[in-house]
Amino acid sequence: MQSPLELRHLRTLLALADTGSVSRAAQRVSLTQSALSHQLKALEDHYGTALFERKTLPLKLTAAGKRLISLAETVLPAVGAAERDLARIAFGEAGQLRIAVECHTCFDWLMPAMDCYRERWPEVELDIVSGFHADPIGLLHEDRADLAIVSERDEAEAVRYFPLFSYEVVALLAHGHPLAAKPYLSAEDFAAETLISYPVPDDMLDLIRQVLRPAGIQPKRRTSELTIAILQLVASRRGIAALPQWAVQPYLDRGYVEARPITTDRLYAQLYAATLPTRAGLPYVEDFVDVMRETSQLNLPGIVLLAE
Amino acid sequence: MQSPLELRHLRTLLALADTGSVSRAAQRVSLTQSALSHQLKALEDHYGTALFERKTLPLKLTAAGKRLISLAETVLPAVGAAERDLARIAFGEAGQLRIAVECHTCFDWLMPAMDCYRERWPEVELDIVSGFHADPIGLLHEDRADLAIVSERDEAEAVRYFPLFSYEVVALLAHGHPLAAKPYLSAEDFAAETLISYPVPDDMLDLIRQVLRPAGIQPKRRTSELTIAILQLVASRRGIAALPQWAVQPYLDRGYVEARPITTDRLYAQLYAATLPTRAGLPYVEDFVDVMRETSQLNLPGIVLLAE
DNA sequence: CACAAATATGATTCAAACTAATAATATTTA
DNA sequence: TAAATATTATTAGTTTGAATCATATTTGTG
Repeated sequence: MQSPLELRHLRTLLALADTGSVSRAAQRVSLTQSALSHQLKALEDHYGTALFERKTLPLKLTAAGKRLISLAETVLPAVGAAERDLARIAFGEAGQLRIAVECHTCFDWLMPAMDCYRERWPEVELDIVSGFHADPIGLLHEDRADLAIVSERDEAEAVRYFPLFSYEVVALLAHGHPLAAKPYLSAEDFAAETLISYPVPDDMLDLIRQVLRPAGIQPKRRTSELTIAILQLVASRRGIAALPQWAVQPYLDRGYVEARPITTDRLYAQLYAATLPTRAGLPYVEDFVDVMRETSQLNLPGIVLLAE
Repeated sequence: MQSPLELRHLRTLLALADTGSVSRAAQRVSLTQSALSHQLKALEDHYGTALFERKTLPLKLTAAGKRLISLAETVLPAVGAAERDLARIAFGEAGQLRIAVECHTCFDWLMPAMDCYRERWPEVELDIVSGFHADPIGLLHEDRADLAIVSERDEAEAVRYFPLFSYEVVALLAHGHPLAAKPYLSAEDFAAETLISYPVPDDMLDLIRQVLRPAGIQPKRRTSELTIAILQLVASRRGIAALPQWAVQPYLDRGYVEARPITTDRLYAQLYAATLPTRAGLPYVEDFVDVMRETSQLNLPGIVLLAE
């Protein structure tokens, strides 16, 4: 009842303002909804004033709440910067960070993340290992990469996985395509179609790995390097595709093609960052994971951050 | 052992840098030395680096420690400002603060405090109730003052006391004065002397209240309004005086007069701020108390902040 | 070298902060 | 309009970790 303001409260408030709800803010800061409800009530008691109106969704901050948010917005970045400096002081200068990527769409969010990261760690040498690799984890062991972005955890591998986020993969159809009449597509629906995808092995397509192979279905394949080219092929009825919903949302909004969920349960893909255990503890590596999560959350609509 | 940085840590570090020792920092933040030792060790473990060297006194901050201090110096004032804004929002705009003073030397530290306070609470009307009053607490009850600076707590009064600080009162003698041969002065030493003081009732002189009256001694009195004038009289052998050690330190340094402790136990005076209970909870009142304590601590050598 | 001052350590205590379960309230959907 | 779904508040119980006390160790000083 008499406890003073702490950084934890500011983090909570920022999450609250970002998410617009106590429950989602709780997820964001890895606490229960109840914990935040208590924490916020204690804060309001402490200052003798309400910080936000709960009746509305998204909730509205009061003047007092806004003032604390503005405090949080100046204080928390300053704290973050100081902590990175401390990490530099404690661990000595930072090394290199070579990133191996197996998915084409990853570039869409990886670039903004790298831009943000370069500002924080200017002395870290940031590279993308060129080309696409069937086995990115192998590159870690060969010391040709320091961090790999993968879509499956292989617990047999001696690497440390950092969860990134999850997103839905949707099927893309031309307007008036017969399958567009269905509310969702099942594995069988793909059997007679041409699947248009990036030029990668079967293993690396979530649709094939999670849906088609288990059902024993092997559709014809046609490939293209570029998302826009794939969409163009779909629109001109050369086949159907399956892509991240966040990657195609702008095209859907403009009515370029149509989207349908895949299976009744929908198809979700996950992304993880993998590093050798020896590098997993390095502050500049951990911070890159944080940056990837933050920038993606900010830029990609509809994604859900994965919990540890 | 994995606890993140909190404002409490920054407050501790700032106290540490200010005082130059763990024990004194502990006093400053009202905790035990042990608590701070634990707290600092936890911080150092968390960042994996030492924050200061303990071997030396005053202790020396490491680069990491300095970085955190600089963080604290930007963050804590911002937090303070935000909290005052919240208080304004919660309690509405602030009123007036009329201060009644009974001691002459109080002005020396009150003026800097008021200057500092005016910046923080520009909308509070700040006044000193003119003249000196035998009964400042009475002014509170008559609603002619909102806050009184007093040197004794009268528990019978229905007021709330805020402890300020304690300081030593020393006897002042001309060079070569016979009493200067003694290591300290006792009550009897004053019997044959002329006591030079401010023109206030006996009650309000700590020397008389605490030492001379209990011993039944009533020396001749001679008065002056100004500290420098009192010192001049002492130096020219018109009598002896008793003044706060912090008020005369500069004159002692220059060898203008000599100082001796009063009684074997030395003579200490305390100061308190008194308000009506109704006003004691107002943020702008409580903050004035904080400012008085802070600025005094900063400006007056040798004082000790009183604990609640 | 011994002593005082300052800091570190370990055991214990206790309150703050969290979780879980559930109730109350609002919002959306049928 | 009712049922289903989300969201927040409340109550009670548990955990955790920060502070204290007591004591040991270290460091500076006469």
